[in-house]
Amino acid sequence: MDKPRSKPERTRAFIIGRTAEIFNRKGYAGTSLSDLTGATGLTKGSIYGNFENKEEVALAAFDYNYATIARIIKAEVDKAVTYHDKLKAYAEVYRRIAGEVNDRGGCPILNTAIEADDTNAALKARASAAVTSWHRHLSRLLRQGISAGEFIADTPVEQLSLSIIALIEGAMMIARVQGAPGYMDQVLNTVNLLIAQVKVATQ
Amino acid sequence: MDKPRSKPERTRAFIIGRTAEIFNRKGYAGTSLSDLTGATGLTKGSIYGNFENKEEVALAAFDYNYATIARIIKAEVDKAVTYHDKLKAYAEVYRRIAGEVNDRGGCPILNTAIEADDTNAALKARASAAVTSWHRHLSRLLRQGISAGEFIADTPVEQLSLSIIALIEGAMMIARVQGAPGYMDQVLNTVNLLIAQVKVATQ
DNA sequence: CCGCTAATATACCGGTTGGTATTTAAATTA
DNA sequence: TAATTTAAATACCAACCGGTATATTAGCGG
Repeated sequence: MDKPRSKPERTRAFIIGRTAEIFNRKGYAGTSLSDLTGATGLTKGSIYGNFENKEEVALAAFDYNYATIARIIKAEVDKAVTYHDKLKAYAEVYRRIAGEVNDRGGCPILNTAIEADDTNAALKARASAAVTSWHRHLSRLLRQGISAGEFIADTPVEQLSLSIIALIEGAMMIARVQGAPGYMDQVLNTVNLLIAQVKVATQ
Repeated sequence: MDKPRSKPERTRAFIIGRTAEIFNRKGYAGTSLSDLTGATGLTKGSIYGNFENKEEVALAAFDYNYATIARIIKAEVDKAVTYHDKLKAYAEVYRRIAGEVNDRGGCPILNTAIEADDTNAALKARASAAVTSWHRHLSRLLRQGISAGEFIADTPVEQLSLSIIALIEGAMMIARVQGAPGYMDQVLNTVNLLIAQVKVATQ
């Protein structure tokens, strides 16, 4: 849809597409300008003609990495009809994409939050905003589900949404550092369990 | 207990004590030799007289950071009598020390796992071993609790222990990047909830 | 197809990186 | 305390860091 743009916009997109995974793998401090020139085949001059500095490339790379995952999740959540299924879709989509995310260096939100929290305010703000958005999204889903009679009235909305995020991100770290993808599935089962527990009984 | 050792052992300990927090905050790639000389007041020559290279300092720093937390947890778990209380102590101790851990740059296991998983095999191995140890410890506690009749027989040992770790580490990330310590408490409540659910009913 | 503009490449900058001989100072032992 | 061992400081290294001014090339409108 948004493919053929102006020249500089296309090279910007090209640079981001080629370097986003590197930033996700090596982090901001661990990624050098020569990594960027190596991955793109472009020169430093060309990169600095399209970006103000290394930080701006890293910010654009995060946005790209985050948007990629967010798009997949949104598609899956939108497909589901009930609020209960939409909520469950969050866990199930991670079961499906965990492998690919892993191959690209892990979850960009987690990676960026951990590295940038003490070293780069702009990157930290991006990661923080991503968590906030995720948190709000889950909370809204729960509240709407309560109104619709799908979830019990005294569902601890904030606690549950935070716990789902923590479980997914924590599992990402564990599965990745252990090289055990199965650990991800086990933790996602707990997410499903927590959701099932606030579901209103039907028959 | 183990204070007055040989000279080189004392300087090694001094260097580690002064630089461990820096490595935890800035990461391996983000910490420079000049950070180390600055924090210790020593020169490069002196540091390289006690360590082979930067990586060896980082490994020692991780061991130090990890041991610090592990010691506190062990003390708290040992204090508890029943297996149920020992398991709960894991959550409660994080409620207590989350603030201090935060002030020192966050959980070293999480930080190291995230940064090193794609960049430094030796550091990754350290983080992986820490997770394995934690995982084994929780699993053993659960199995012993089942044998003792404290936990229900069909407790999903592996799933629950992995989920507890994921919840704690995930919460660490969320609370830190959001600057919201209260989020940690809410997620720890979910840990307690999960533990309560496998507890055998008493009256 | 020419001329202008905008994008890329070249070449260079000072500073810092991790690391190392070598010299000096401090402990330790006899 | 003298001799010897050991640790720390000095001075230095090439390589690389992020960044920039300038030259060159390519794209595009007239």
